[in-house]
Amino acid sequence: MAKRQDILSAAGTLFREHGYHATTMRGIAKSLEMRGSSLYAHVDSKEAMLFEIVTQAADAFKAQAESVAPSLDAKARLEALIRGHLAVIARELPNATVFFHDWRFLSTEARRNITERRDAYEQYFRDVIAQGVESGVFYTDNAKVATLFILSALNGSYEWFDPQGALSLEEISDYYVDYVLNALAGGRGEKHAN
Amino acid sequence: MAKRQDILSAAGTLFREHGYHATTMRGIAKSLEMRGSSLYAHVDSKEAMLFEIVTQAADAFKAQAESVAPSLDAKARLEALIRGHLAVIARELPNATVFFHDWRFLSTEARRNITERRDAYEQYFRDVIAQGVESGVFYTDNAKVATLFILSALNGSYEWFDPQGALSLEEISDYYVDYVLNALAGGRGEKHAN
DNA sequence: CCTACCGATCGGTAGG
DNA sequence: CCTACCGATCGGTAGG
Repeated sequence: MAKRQDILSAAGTLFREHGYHATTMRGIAKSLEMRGSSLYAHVDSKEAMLFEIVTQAADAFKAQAESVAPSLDAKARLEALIRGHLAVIARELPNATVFFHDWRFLSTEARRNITERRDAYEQYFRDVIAQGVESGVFYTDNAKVATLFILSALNGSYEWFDPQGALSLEEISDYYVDYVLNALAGGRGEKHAN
Repeated sequence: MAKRQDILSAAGTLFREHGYHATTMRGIAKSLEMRGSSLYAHVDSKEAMLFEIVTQAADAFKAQAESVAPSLDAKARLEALIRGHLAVIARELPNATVFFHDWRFLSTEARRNITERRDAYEQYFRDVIAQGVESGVFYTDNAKVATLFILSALNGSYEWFDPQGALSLEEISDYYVDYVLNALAGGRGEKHAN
């Protein structure tokens, strides 16, 4: 239904701007020239909207990770994951922002659902890092920490990425792929404490 | 005054857990076995508390950056900035979390004050990266993007750092210093698109 | 999709 | 630091 997506889209935009709790049902309705009570013909509750928005973002991240060919070598796979991840953030800026920022305001069950999906997504990164370590192109003894480092670096982009900005998505992706692949290339190796 | 800091500390903990808007003055008071109205003998308003908490975090980041000797070479300076930054996050976990998460709920003037301080802090990183590029130990043609990449990666740690966790602050710092210095070491250089 | 409305709760003040 | 209280606003429902 068009209207339903319109409402979720308006909610996503406002959740992104003001946060979930500072956004009111009346505010969402007003941005669509409706009354607050009319929203309830399309959505069950404010929290149901949050869950749906966060789920849409999780779906997008999952779809991009699944689209990366497993037959590629570790570097190419990681590069594709990085580009895909940044592309999802850029394309779904409101939903992705809400996904990162407000997932913790979900009720217990919904929150567990989302954290499970996030963990499954992180596993794609851990796997490709482990693959690269095994094939000798990456150097790290802790794929989990490396994944947190990488995903944190990528996720930060939702705070400052600007579609109208000086740097295009592709330019940013070029830089980030470079930094991440270098980070794991571990030129000197002996640097790390043991 | 002890009581005043107690209130700000309790507020910081609750802001961190539930976010600024979902935290109530009565909730803060309750965690101190007081009534909501009693808080106003010590603080002016809820937003004044947010500003003070965010300012305390900004002060801590600034102090650590200033404590790094400018006479060091670029790698040593960047390493010190990374370790100091992670140490502040670990030591001021509630305040730092609120700093990252809820600064945008400040009023216009207060928000500008904080973004200015954040920009000044980022300048420390841009400067040391530029220094390293000039002295030939770092390879990047965009110190600003590199800074955003690095600070995003470091800042993400507030989401998962656990003082009781398997990895100590020092172990995490070792990994992160390694990743960041490698990222900028740019082993192959030709990787980057032009 | 609207008007009318509800109970709950919010940040904050008065006055001691 | 408390009791008592205020106007405003919230998410949501009734009933059309």
